[in-house]
Amino acid sequence: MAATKKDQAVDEKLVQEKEAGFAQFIQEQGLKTTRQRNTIVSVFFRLRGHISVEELLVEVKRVNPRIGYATVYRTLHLLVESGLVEERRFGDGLARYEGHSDVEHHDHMICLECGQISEFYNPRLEALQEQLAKENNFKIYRHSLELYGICKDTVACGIRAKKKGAQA
Amino acid sequence: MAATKKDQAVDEKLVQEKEAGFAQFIQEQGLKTTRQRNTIVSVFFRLRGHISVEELLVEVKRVNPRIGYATVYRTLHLLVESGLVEERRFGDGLARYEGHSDVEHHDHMICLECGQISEFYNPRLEALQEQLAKENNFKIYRHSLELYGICKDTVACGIRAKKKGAQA
DNA sequence: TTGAATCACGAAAACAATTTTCAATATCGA
DNA sequence: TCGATATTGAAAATTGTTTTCGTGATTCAA
Repeated sequence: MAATKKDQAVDEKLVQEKEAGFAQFIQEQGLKTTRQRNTIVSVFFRLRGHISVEELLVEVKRVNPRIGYATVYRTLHLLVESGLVEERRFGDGLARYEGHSDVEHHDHMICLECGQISEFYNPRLEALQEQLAKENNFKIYRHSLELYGICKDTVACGIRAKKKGAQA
Repeated sequence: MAATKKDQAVDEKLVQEKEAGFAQFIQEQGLKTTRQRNTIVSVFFRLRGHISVEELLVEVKRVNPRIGYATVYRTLHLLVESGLVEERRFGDGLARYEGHSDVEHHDHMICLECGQISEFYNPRLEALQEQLAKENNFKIYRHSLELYGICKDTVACGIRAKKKGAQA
């Protein structure tokens, strides 16, 4: 199999754009630039995928072990407010944060066996939702669609590696 | 506008079917029939909509104030295990339980202004999801689709009644 | 029906994820 | 640089939910 997206490094240029975006947000809001926020944001945008607070904290502590989780939580909220990051919940009780997306909006497939979360996008699906909303005079602000099941990789592995990071 | 589903009483016959289903489940599992379980189940199936634990507890206490929330939680878990009830989460941090559905499966529209949760079903939407899963060699066990936005009733009211039961 | 074995109850404690408090520290504009 | 104010980190508080534990009910066999 070819290298998956997960294997690739995050585009440095994109990271710096995001960092600049956050700096701008901080300034616009009259907030202060701090070493901790810079560290957290910098580490976050260099990670791929759907990051939990715990995962982020571990990586952040490798750079600066004195940063506590309160600050990580607080900074993630700022990132969400800034619009640079999206918060998601996939039913395992913890929030996950997503800072990069190749497509503007996308939905998720969550493997119940291996915990893998992959993204997909389909314009027909989007259009259909819009149409249904319109029929009900409902104005969509956002939507979330998750498919829970078994991914191809797990099937290929014959359900080895049981429960490693799988969800309830 | 015609009376909405919410205004209607729950069909007594249907309630009794559900109660019987629960009784059967309890027996099959070798569990015990108790006054508290009967009360909780009976109250639950006579309610409409997407009930939170808190809401159910309030109603249950009107029948028997000595029933505690631990028992309500435990009984709801049994109801879910029995397959008679589905647990849902709409991102406001609390579980909601659904005991009646006119259609086997359905999705939800959640009004961010008034908190109203309505249901819809569209076969094309279902088919499209299946197709996308197939393209990705993904086997769907279940899925959830929620549209968050503003419902027609709220628009009609001109965004009065702000935040009453609305979500974050 | 009675009794033992077992299950279920309710209150309170425990939990996990997240938020808030508070005293000490860092930032930024004048 | 100074001072007003925002931010930090550790710990405590909160929230939704689960578990514990001693007491009380239910069941089924005798």
